[in-house]
Amino acid sequence: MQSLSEQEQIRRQSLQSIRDLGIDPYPAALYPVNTYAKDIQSNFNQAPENYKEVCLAGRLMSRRVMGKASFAEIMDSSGRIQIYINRDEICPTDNKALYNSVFKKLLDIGDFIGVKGYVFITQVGEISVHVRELTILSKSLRPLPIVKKDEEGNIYDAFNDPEKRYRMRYVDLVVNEQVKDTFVKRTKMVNAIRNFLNKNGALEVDTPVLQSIPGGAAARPFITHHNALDIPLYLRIANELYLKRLIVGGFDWVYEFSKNFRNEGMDRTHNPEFTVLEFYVAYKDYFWMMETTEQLLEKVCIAVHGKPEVQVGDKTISFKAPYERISIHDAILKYTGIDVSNMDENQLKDVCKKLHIETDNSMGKGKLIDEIFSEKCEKNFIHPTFIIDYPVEMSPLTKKHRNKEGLVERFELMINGKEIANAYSELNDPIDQYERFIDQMQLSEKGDDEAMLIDHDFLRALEYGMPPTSGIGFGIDRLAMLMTNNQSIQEVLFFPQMRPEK
RNA sequence: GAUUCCGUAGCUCAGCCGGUAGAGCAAUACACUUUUAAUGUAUGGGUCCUGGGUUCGAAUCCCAGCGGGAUCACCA
Repeated sequence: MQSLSEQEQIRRQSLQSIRDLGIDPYPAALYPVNTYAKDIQSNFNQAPENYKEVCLAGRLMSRRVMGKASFAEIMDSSGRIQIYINRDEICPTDNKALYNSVFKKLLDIGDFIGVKGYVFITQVGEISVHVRELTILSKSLRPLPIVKKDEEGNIYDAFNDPEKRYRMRYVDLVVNEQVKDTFVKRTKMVNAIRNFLNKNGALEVDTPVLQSIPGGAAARPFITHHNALDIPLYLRIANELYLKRLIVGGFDWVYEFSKNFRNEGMDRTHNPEFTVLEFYVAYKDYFWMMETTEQLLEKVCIAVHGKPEVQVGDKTISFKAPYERISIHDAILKYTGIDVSNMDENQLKDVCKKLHIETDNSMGKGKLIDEIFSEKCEKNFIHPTFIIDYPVEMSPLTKKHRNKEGLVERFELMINGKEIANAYSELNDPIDQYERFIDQMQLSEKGDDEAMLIDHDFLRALEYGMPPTSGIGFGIDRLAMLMTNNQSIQEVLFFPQMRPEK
């Protein structure tokens, strides 16, 4: 055990002193909370008669002692409220230990306390709780970083070291109000999505995280080993192929919030584990999916922000449907002036050279077009825009375009220059699917280590017949970043991956 | 993985022309019955990320390592 700092030692001594006074610093009994700080703050003025006997609990966040009377602040899950404590009221007998020793000395900032009393307004006009009874609910043994704000809103002693904040998210949440807000918004967003899907008849399902063939996406998987079966297993990189099996099985609309795992780089938009919402709907195509996506996102934005707009950095992004649609070829034409629609691989490589985009031999036609798009176009799409009709080579699970040779029925939704969703008319022709897997194998042999593996069971499922289906995947973390105006994925994950502490 | 910046008290930071560590808040003690980040007075608190090197002497200069941020590469 590490040696304790002075402040930690003092808190441990205080803990013992509390016990010595016969007070349990970690009582077991239920504490009958009947109101919250925010409730009092927002409703006391309208209905003061409802706040004559309040009981609330939370952390002690500040303390201003003035002899026999003190003001302090208590913070619960809803916010903060000031409390007023008078020695002779909480210590009606001659024994003044609860005030003089416990409250003034043995309690520390961060301790959980419960108070019973009534609400009143101080001479300076602050709604406060006049305490009649004070109870220790849990002692805190480590000093909490105290973040303070002055009248102009200047922040002092911010707890803002990203490493400490992420490693000790519990502390971050206690002291940084806006962090809590981010995660509440994230949950509102997820709930809004779930409500939308459930209301429309979708069925939420669970599919395997441990897979023997990691399919449905192009990515490097985490590998693990199952002892009893003595086989390698992979943490899923996507759940797509399983959800499609369920469509084969006869469900019309299934969805899953899928925690996916990819053994790749980490940065401010990538965490090794991340959440994707995928859903698959029978008898639909990608046009239908675009309309559904617009409706969904407009509703989600309203659920989180009360309006279909969101402020992201210095931009206001509107989620109001409908969204613009542009083909990937037209997007490239628009931002580079080059028409790539009829080019072969060598011509595309020349284009890349001209645009100063690096290429290598493993890149096929689809990958080259994708590179040009990512380099030159992607960043320009700030408002939600559907990029449609991708080359067949980079979409091995997508149905061929109904009337455009060499393309597939696929769209990606770009917002604020980033891909937020990816959707297609799903490939349900098992023979075509088999050939696409074979193409992937050839890419793999060319050196593309992310090319997909053949999944024979999935092919078998398709052979039994899958109805025409449209599917989509949403990057939930990235959507959360947009909806909460955060630039880093670590800000929208409670516990982002970090190197272990030594 | 590459480049770059950073790592000093519980928190935020100063000190970095090398001379053995400082402020504010937090803590401790005393005083004070209505205060608003911030009452007054006093006090304590640091393997200056780790390990080497240069030097009479290193928080400071050099090298290596560890951890983190940012940018880039890969990817969602």
